[in-house]
Amino acid sequence: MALDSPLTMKNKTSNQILEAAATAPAEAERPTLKTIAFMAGLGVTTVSRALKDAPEIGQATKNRVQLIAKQIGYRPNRAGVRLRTGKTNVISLVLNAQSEIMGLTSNMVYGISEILSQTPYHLTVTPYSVENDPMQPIRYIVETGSADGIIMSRTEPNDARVRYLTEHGIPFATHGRTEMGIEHPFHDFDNEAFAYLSVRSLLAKGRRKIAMLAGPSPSVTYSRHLERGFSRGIAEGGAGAVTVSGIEVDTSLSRIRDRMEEIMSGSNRPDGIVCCSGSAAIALVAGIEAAGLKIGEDVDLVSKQSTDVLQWFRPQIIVFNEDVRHAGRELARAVLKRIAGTDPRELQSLSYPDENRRDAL
Amino acid sequence: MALDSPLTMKNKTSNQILEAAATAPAEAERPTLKTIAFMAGLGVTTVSRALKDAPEIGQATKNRVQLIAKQIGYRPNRAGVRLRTGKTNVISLVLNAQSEIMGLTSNMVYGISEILSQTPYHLTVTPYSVENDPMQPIRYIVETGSADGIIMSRTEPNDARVRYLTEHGIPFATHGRTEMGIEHPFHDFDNEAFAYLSVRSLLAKGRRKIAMLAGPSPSVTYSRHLERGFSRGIAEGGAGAVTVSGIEVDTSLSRIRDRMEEIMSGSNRPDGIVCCSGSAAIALVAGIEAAGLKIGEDVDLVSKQSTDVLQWFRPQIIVFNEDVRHAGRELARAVLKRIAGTDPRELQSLSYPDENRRDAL
DNA sequence: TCCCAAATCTGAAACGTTACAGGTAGGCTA
DNA sequence: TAGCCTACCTGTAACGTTTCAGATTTGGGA
Repeated sequence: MALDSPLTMKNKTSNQILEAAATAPAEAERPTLKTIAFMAGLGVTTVSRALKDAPEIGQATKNRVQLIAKQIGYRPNRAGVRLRTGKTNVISLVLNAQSEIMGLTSNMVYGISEILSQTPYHLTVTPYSVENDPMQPIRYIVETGSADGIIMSRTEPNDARVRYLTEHGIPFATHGRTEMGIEHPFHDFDNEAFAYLSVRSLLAKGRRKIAMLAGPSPSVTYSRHLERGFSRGIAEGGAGAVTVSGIEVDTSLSRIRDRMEEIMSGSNRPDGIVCCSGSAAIALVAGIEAAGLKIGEDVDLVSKQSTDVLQWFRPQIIVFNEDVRHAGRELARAVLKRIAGTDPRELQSLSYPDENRRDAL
Repeated sequence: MALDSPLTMKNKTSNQILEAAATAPAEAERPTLKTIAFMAGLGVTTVSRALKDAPEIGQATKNRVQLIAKQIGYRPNRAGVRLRTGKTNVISLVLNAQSEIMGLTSNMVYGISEILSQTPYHLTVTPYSVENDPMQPIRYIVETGSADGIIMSRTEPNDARVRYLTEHGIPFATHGRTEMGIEHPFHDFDNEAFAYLSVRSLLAKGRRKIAMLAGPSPSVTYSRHLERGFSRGIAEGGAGAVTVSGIEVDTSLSRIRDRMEEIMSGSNRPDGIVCCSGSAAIALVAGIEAAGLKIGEDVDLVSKQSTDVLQWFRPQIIVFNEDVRHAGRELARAVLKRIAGTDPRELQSLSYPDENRRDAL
């Protein structure tokens, strides 16, 4: 067998090509660079470069290689790429398994997938239970290098995960904002605007004693936004705020119902209520009605929702939509761009209740 | 430098070890087998085997290696394993992005994750839109070898995906059954029992003209199960079945509501209704009430639900719970065992309405 | 005629892992 | 003593990709 024998250029048999021939795809094996190299009579290196349009490869060769690749349905082996380059082509969605606000998770997943489906990226989901440290999945992903980017929610004003990821230079985007002087990609629903508009619409209905079901806990940023918008609305309107103690949006639905019944049977009961979650709203209504009151007459209720269930539930509820699917799309776009090197400050976006409302249809 | 010089056994410097020393972890690099090999003064091969308790490695060595590995927090590199063995350590959940029955997706995801979190497996989600061929994501996964196992839903009696995966020998588990003579792992909610029990509970309330909101389409298996259980209940009870035409469980909520209003305003209106989805039930109620009728008085409604919203919505609705999280756990366990080689027939399970009811609390 | 640069292409090495085919030492049997 | 078996460990190669450092050819300038 002539190794590197100086025949004419066209017939020369390089080692790489010989090698490719030796391991020629017996039948229906998944094609690799080697397969293409053999078919094209080129070296593996050349094929690799030709497929990514490298400038040092002749145009004719590129066309030829790309044609072959398309014809035989070549798909780069993810493990090979990942091992060599460290690039995983994976985005990880990290979320809290407990606090599932109706439809939030699924819509988020679908929104993200919509964007990723046009890229080589895959989506993995990494839930963590409440009893565990929220940092745990994050650390796992970073330490094992199992994703190129992370999307996470339930952001806190001073968020340990944001700090950790920033320090480690791992691209990420958060559903929700922070207040720690770190510029990072985020998408958020403007919950302050929502709470403010909610109060205003209650005022417009003549309600004067207004209450709000609090967000998950002051440690989650959007709870503060809600609070701020609520207070501003109350202050501007000169109305009275009634405090709802003992429950918040993450409390179990039955507890919310029971407590609400208590409150609405009490002497200082509110006549207008703001709620930031569709499922909690349903429990609130159950409590209100158990106290013998009627939505739209004795009390008005404004709620945010991410699926269109509330309209059917009680048409009297005033509803603002949060398009979580849209949020998923925004967040996916943001991480991808962050991975590509875009400045974080260009990857921060807000959704407003009104816009969403149109958007959602 | 002495290569393979015959010093004493204890001091011998093998090539692998020298090599490991050459690339010794500068600082805080992720440890690999090489790192451990260097620290233990062993070859990479030995370390690899020691970590998987191979019989040809001395017990003392195994202990030593495993101790080092634990101490320095060794995690096998997934890309390395995958490239070498073809094992991805990934389970892919393939689902339809459109027909989201309230909470189904998220609960499924959480259930699966619960099981996978105790294994090296990651979960990726691959949604497909209705306009696309359901086979497309399946083919993609198989062709690119991007998962070791697949979980999918919306199974059809004669399911092309089931056939394809079986032919290709790819482990999978389905949420729902097929009727094509292929034994494969599945988990299913017994919708026939549900429909049957639903009819019986309506009969027990004295209802005589009973209707059912159909499943997605006869092409999805569980629609047939519903139909079967429904017919059996009707026949046994000697009641009358009222046909609901024009809508099914996947129809948009507003269409369901409108059509329901029509039907309930008609002359031949049913006095008992069976519904297999929580969100559809809400739309049904909206339609019923728009026709001026009252649930629990003029009509009774039985519905399946996968989140506990309906009780709060109208306590009069008779509810059966489907624990989708449990289904997720079952399906995850099933694929894992299938991957391990368990006979498919041992990986088929059903959930019954009653059992679930207890289970769900 | 000779040399150089540009244009294309190439092989070897490496990423981390595992399978395969040894290798060596020590003890046992004949 | 030789031969063999067992217990334990080792190096090499390979999975598919990309990077690095050349090779080779061609054309042009001196």
